[in-house]
Amino acid sequence: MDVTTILKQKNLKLTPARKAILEVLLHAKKPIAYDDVKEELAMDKATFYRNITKFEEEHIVTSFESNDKKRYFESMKPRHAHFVCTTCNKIECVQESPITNLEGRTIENIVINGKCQDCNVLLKS
Amino acid sequence: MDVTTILKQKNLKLTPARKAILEVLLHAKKPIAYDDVKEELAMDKATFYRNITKFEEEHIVTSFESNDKKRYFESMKPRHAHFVCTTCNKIECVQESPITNLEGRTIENIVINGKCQDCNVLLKS
DNA sequence: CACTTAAATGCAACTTAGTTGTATTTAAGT
DNA sequence: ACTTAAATACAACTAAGTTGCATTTAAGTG
Repeated sequence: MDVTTILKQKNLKLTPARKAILEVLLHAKKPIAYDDVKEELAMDKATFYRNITKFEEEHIVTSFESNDKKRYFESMKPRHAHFVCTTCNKIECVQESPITNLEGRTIENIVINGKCQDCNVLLKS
Repeated sequence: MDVTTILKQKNLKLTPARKAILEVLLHAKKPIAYDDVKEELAMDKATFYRNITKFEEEHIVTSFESNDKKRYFESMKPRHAHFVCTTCNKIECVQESPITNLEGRTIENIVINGKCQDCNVLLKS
């Protein structure tokens, strides 16, 4: 689905800023933070954050706070967890195990903090 | 185990600030942020953060970044996930399902973001 | 029990991701 | 083309956490 269709479906005005943000999000292989794409997008950060907040409200994207104190955004896709390395801050998408016993809660996303493969190897050597 | 024993085991100087922080952490039923305990502790925030960072290095506590942009700390205990409500920011301890396919990664903690029972009920009504 | 010293504390200044106020611009319906 | 509510850019602000540094203190030594 292309960005124009998505924005129209949600009754959002079709602005260059919105198209650019969505384009980047749809093609990203993993979650991105404002800092990762600010050069590419070349828009004011207020514009970025106000739009991406709206996208979240419309369930076009999800986000989570990572250990580097930045908020990471990802377009909605089949759910999977994110592994965040507490040493190098790398984010990896990993398969999510089914979770039982949620008792009325609904899940938006899962963040697993730990040491990634690379950092584990370095620790051992 | 009491705070004095823990600190001695880790070769950490036995200061009032450290004893106070550990005491609070050991008795907490769920993760706490500096903001939650600053009145009770009555110490400078630099002292709090420097000590709790040291506790993390010594594996006395773990921490994670929540959606309210605060860091939450918890004393080491049998591992369990934390459910963070993206509406009211409440944090609940939940049972953790075994996770497969981590391929050399090691887990430190798991954060599940979503809507808690209370906020789900409000959304539906 | 002083005495020493490396480590811990308190305070203030700083950093930085993200938010907010507001004047200006623009998408899109008429 | 005209209108107007919504979106943008810019600057000022917020707040959690960090850092530099002068002062204090835990705890080992003679």
